Amino acid sequence: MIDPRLITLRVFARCGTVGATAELTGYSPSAVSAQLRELQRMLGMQLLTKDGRGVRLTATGRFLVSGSDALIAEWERLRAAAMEAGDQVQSRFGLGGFSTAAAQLLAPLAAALRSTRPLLEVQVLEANPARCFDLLVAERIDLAVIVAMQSDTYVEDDPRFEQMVLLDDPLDVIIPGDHPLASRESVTLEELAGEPWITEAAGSTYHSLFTAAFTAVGVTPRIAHEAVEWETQIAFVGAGLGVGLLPRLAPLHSAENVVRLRITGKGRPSRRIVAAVRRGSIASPLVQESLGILQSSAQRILTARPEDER
Amino acid sequence: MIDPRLITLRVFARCGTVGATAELTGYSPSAVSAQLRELQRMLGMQLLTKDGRGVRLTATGRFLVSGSDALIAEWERLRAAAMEAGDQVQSRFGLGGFSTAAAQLLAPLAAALRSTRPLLEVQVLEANPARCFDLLVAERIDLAVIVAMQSDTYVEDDPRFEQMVLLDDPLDVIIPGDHPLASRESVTLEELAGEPWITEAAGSTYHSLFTAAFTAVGVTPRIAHEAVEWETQIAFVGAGLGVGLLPRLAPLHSAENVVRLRITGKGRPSRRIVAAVRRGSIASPLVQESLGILQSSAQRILTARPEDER
DNA sequence: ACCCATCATGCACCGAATGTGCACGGTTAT
DNA sequence: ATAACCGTGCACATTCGGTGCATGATGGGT
Repeated sequence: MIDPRLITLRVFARCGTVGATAELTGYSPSAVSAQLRELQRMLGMQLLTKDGRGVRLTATGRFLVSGSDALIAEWERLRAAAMEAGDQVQSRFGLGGFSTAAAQLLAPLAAALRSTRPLLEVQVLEANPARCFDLLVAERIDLAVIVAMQSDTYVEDDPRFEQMVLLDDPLDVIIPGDHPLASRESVTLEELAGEPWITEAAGSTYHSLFTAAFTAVGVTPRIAHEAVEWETQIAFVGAGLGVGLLPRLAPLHSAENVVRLRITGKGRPSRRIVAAVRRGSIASPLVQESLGILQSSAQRILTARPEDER
Repeated sequence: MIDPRLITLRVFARCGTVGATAELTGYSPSAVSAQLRELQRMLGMQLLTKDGRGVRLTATGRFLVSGSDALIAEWERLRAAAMEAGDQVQSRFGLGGFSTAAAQLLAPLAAALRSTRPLLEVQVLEANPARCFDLLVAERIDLAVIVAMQSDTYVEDDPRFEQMVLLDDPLDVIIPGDHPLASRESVTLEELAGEPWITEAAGSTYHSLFTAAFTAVGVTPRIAHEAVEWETQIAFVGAGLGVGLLPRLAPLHSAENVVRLRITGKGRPSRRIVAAVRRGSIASPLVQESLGILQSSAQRILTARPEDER
């Protein structure tokens, strides 16, 4: 409904380069360039300036982008209200999510939607949280299940999004089966302060979560190895290379020589899993139904846990 | 920026038939039909129902149309603000107006804009007030100078428009030169109650104004003849067929045997001339400049009048 | 009751808008 | 200096969207 060129401009405002905008929106770089040029022509505004080998938003461009938040939200609100009033649903629904954890919530959701609305075209995109927000802006997806972080990519009251907490997923410790603490039921982070830690690369989604967990208890861990996938990390731990943190929702499968321990003590790290939609679309019947399914999934996960860990 | 199909739907909501919508928007009926069908498909909503030999908005359709007022206004606001922030103006500007009176304000405006902004493409459309509002909705014009009436086509606080009073244009009486009262400087409507009146056809723009003038003083005039153009009405009066009301701004030219008299007494009928724009666009630099020009034109007209008639 | 006016819509056709892929020029980093 | 990167222009293809005409359906006029 809103001119797709404006959406493209908004995506550009997020990622800053034409190439990245093209990748996110699904267009070619030439198309993005042409769209932005056409947008400027039709509005009679100069929105971009050359900046080195790239382009940059002008003040007018930034103004337009930030002001368009309200416009987009207004449209989403209107569409949602009309959908509800007319008791109708759209034909396409894009879901985004990250990692195995989100998959545990997204997969049931997609399956449920597929059964209740057989003629609804559901598309699931796996992407990290930051990219999920990008995809929401680019209107490639309509709902994202992501891990909230206290980084700059996550702002509670962003005018572009509305968010809803689904559950807090505690982090466990995984240690080699032959580790002295392997027979324990739970440990504190302080007890593991001296261990060689395995985590993701700095700047990654979970690295900030990792450091946040330790700064909370005032310990500085020694990072020995880095792994991208959970599976790799688990394998490293099984090989006795060190210890690591693993979200409760991430399955250990049949990992050899790896033990999962609860963390006790004052530092009880967890990651917050939230659902995010474009602002205004929260009232849409499909979003409402999806949120309900997600919440019941989350509830089911929570009730399966011991009383004191909810 | 807003999908033109939604604009088309809004125009349809005003005039009710595909054909009229096509005429107003400048499309062919087939195009309007296709657009509305495509709009329903892309939104997944049923907006129209067959109704006899025509089509009618569904409840969802009406909801969407009324809700879209805020969306359109939001966009106009954003564009206006960005224009102002970036100190830039659009390339096209459509003006609408009615009758000779509005032309006296519109022509100077168009001329002034043409000189101050040489590369601005100014288009003037003559149309009656109701059609001017339609053209505003259809985005064919951006500013209209119309005669405010207490009919259903004019609502003070319509969510789609913003209006601004320019001036009140008093109505004069025109009578034949050989009429007993022709030597008077002013008359009251009561004095002319028994005369045969000449007016426009019932339902026309000025007929309601005409009747309103007489109901204000409690007189029911005898309507003897009907004329569409001022010129015709003046000629009728000159031929001694009756008397009529003529707005001050309508020139009498060199009409033979016709005298224009001021109206005094408690009923001092006048028509209110207002400028109208789409809601939100009032802050646009071009609109601001136009309103300034219109107001100074109005001021010039007012100062040319005797003190007691302003 | 018949006929015609009116209205919306489907279809064939056409043009313009908009996409892609590739090559090029300018800019920064190594 | 060279290579990598980024944006953009150009040729080309495709698709979207509009027109004009014919058709079907409905309701008012006589």
